[in-house]
Amino acid sequence: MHTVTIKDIAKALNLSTSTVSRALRDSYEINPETKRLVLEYAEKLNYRPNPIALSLKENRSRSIGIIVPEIANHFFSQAINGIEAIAYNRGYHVVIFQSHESYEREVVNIQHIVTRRVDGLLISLSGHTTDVSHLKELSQSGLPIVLFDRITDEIDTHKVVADNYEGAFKAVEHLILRGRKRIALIASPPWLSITQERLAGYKAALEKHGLPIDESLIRYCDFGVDEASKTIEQLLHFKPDAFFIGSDRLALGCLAALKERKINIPKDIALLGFTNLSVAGLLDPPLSAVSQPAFEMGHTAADLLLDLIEKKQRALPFRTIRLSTELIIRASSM
Amino acid sequence: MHTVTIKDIAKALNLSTSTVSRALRDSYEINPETKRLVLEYAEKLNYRPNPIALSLKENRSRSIGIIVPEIANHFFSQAINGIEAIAYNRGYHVVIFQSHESYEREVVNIQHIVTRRVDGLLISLSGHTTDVSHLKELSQSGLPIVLFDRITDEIDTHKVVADNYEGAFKAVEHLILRGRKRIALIASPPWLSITQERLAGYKAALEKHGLPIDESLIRYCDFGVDEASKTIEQLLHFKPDAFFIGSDRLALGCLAALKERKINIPKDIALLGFTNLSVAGLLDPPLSAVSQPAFEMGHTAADLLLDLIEKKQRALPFRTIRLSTELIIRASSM
DNA sequence: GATTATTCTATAAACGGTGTCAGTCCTACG
DNA sequence: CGTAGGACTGACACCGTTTATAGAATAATC
Repeated sequence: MHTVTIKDIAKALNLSTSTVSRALRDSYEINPETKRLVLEYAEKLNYRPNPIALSLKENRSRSIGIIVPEIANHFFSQAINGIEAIAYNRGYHVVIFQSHESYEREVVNIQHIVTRRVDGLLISLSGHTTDVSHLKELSQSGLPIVLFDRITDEIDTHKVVADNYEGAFKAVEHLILRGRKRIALIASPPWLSITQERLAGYKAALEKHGLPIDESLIRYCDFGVDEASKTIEQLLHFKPDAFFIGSDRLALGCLAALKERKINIPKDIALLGFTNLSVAGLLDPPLSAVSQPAFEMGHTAADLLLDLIEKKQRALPFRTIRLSTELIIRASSM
Repeated sequence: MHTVTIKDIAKALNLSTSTVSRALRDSYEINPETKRLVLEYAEKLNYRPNPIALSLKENRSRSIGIIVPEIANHFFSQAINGIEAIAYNRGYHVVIFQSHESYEREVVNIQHIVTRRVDGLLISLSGHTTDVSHLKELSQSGLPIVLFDRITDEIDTHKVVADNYEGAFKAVEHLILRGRKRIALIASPPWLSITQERLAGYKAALEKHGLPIDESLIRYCDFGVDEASKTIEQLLHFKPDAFFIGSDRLALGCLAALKERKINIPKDIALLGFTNLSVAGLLDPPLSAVSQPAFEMGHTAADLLLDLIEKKQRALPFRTIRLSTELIIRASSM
């Protein structure tokens, strides 16, 4: 597959490559007639500049990397849509990596990112990442990075998150107002930022309404298939009357586990998830949920990253942007 | 962010770049002692060859493009997982594009693909693609392409599909055996290969069991939000007792529309979808479905594409691989 | 001691573009 | 008529790497 180069055009028209190059970029120093010739011929041959040659010259790839735990997760696929919309608009390509919630794969992804020489990185940490030195190094070496969703304090850069505290607070308060007294929290691993923020919101709501904080009702749960079921088994001994599930993926596992045990939702136990599942309303029972502005988060994060890459702002202080969540009440928590 | 180049190493060790290059690739003509020096120093500086320079030299990018209608669709995200697994194993990166079911965006994606100079392309056609000349041109210009899922006859290359005929046949036969007599088909747009194959399976099952084919029970449906609802409204006039929904995305829309109208599933109307939704079993009612081996399809398609790129097989005839589907029976069709 | 292998390293071209610099004309002005 | 300046174009270096080829130094052979 021979592709047309600037040389082909130059040879055919008996010009030098630099003249052709300048003609194509409409430089003022080129004779209009020459320009016309070059442009016509380029059009005819369907010439496209080789981005790889450009990248080599300009030392940048015009592509950004994204690392997310899983694209088969509605929150992340929506966030990616938001990122893409901005990136393509601003002339960047997007290379997607999945950590599959594994620290090791995240590290491997980072290495790929480095060798691929992307111009910047958007990342939401994997569920098993406790050590972020791989990211820190990268950041210190000068690669623009924006963290979103699952962030860390240890890296000084722009961050975009949902207001997890507010989301959890609203959710738990809603459960309390519906008369629930023993509200269990099933959360993602404790070291994740989202876990800590949602836990804080949960506790604050209980406190505000004078309910005790019972540590035995708070569980952290890994992402395995039967993790949710095991956790619920344990929790049931403590007679909860509501579950607030502070993780996207666990919500379905809990729903399945409760149905398996023939527990009536919401009569015996109310259920409320932190999830962006589009089918939440079609489940049995329809699942109440805190929904995050995933698209907007991706959107915002990408914009910040590209500004960083293009140095639109010199040495501006790094910002952490917190976007509001929405509480959608359905039958499972009534 | 200065990155270490072969030049830096050469300068530091007082060698030429070619010696360094050869030492790094362990060439026989380099003094073992020199090699050791170079390798040690490269290791110390964490040298990584610049893939962009390599791409320019070798005229290939070691990346493949994927165009799918939507990543927020379980079938496609699973297929992408299958593709990635193979691609990364064989040293390729993956650049994902979404057509969002739009012909225009598909064409734009193709242009990006061309300028990006990927080494090959995996594509499942958008729901509005009737003209495939943009792909044909690309194929004829020599770019290796493998089609999967939504394919077309007009392009001569490898293809990977689910056995849509068999899937539809099994599904409709199941409905018939459960006593359904007026089975409606809600299908994706008629020009798509998957639509045609599923339609054929549907008709064959009816014929086998001596049921008439009633054209008024066959509807094609676009991907808009309220399309499913409108289609169902029309169909209800013809008193169907079952819906076979031959499209991933429409299944949920139909379920929602039926519930809205307080139609009892499966008592009044049975429901069976062609979908890979992981939550199908948690819906109300649990949704029977034909499930496709999405991961395996991606896997197979990627393998074929990389063989094509690496010319493992010269001028072998192109193959169309058809993978079996699985009928999962749940409450919605009992 | 001269010639020939052998072993190692350097020079240079190439991949496809961009940008700097140095011309070569031609025109116009003093 | 000399020259300054404008208009236009070409030669060349460079980005980071590989590789063909040339060259130098040493060792082995007659």
